[in-house]
Amino acid sequence: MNYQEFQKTIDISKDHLYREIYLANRDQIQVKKEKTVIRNLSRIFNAALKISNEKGFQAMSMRDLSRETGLSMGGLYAYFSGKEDLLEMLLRTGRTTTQHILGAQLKPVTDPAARLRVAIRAHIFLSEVLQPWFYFSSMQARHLAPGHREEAKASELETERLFMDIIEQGRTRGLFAVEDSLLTASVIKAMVQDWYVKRWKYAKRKVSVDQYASFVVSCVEGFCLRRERGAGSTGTL
Amino acid sequence: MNYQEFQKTIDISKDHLYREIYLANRDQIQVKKEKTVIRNLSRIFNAALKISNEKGFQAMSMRDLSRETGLSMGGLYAYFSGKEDLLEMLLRTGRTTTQHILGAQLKPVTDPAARLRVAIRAHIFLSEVLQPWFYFSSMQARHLAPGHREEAKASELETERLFMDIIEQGRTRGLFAVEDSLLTASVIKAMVQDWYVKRWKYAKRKVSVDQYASFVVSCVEGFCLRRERGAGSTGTL
DNA sequence: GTCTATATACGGATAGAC
DNA sequence: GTCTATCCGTATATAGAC
Repeated sequence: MNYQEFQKTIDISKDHLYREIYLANRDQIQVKKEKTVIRNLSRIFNAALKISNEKGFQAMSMRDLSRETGLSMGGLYAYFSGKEDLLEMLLRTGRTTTQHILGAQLKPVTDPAARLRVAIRAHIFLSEVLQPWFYFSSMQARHLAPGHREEAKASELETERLFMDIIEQGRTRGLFAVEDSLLTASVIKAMVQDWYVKRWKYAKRKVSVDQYASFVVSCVEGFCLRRERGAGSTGTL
Repeated sequence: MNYQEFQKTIDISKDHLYREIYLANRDQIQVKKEKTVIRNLSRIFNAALKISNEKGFQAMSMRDLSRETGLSMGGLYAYFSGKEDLLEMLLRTGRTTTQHILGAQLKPVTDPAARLRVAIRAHIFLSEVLQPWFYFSSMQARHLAPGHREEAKASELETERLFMDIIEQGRTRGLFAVEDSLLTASVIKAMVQDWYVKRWKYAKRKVSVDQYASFVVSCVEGFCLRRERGAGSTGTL
């Protein structure tokens, strides 16, 4: 599966995404007309991600957000109860969307080697579709109030757990030769994360998302494969 | 070389570090007595790193810094001309110290395989010694004013360049089998970076810096080694 | 060399008009 | 549903005492 195919298999059009956000938050939003809410939520989130990813969420003032969205300060507060609340909505949306889509991608795949490949590619492709969200989450999750921080850490560990379980499964079946499946999962996560955290770098070098995903898969092949299987092969993975 | 040995080879005692900072900045510091400057710079940097790494540099107020250092607000301004200036000093110190020490570690090593191993280990070990600095830099470099941001990006690319040059050298001599040396350098950098960015994770799992460094080296072995050299070996690297 | 006190601006948030 | 006007706390930075 390449990036284009991935995009087709998921319904992650902007409209759909913001409708989901609307449904998840409509009880705490004062405005009631669906169309209005979706339009303005879309403006607010796009603006918030844009400004925060440039100078940090803390440094983004409500006045900045007002200017960028075209809504007044007062108007903004009809959609969230405060800056803290906006932050939480942004993080929560990213988390749930990710879980939802990755789960769906992995569900039909059972073979460990294929599962690992799909998990890596789907993760990278999804981070490409939702790049501002992924970048935002990885940058802001560290500076949260203790309660929310634990949630963020838990989410990070869950992703790793997903990789680790697949590796363990492959090891049990004698497909992978891995010393430490948790550390292996960690470095896979690190490589995946580099794509959306350092995107300016890859853009500058004109590395496409397909190239990057294939490269990561081949790296993982290199150190997950049973070496005994012989030399120079394309391998099991 | 393990971590303990690394620590012995470099003179990175706190006193030494803060004396270097003093020498690099003494012309723009109003206070003139060396002993006083070093003592207070040490307090200021330690406090600034501690607070910023918890809640972000932007969110750290001068009042926070005053409380944590024991110096008054007014007193602080004898050491830097403003918050922006303090940020620049922090980033610059981290950069120059890193360049200085990594350069020294690599200088005597000529064999590509050994150089790559040393570059990886030294980088990880150094990031352990200077953990708050490395973490701070990677978190704050993104939210800089355009001018400083370019410096930060250049520094990132330089590190990668260092890895890439070694890999190229090894490839030329037929020691490494690498498809794309720049992408390979990128993922090595990503793995190295994970150590100091996600340190809470590794601390929780009781993974030592020696374990992590060895693991990364073995990963790199896995996908840099010429596969034709045979199976299950410890390899050239 | 360091402190206290203060100038001045900007932050988030809300009340009430339309 | 959205805007304008405004409250009030807190921010950075400095002036001048000690």
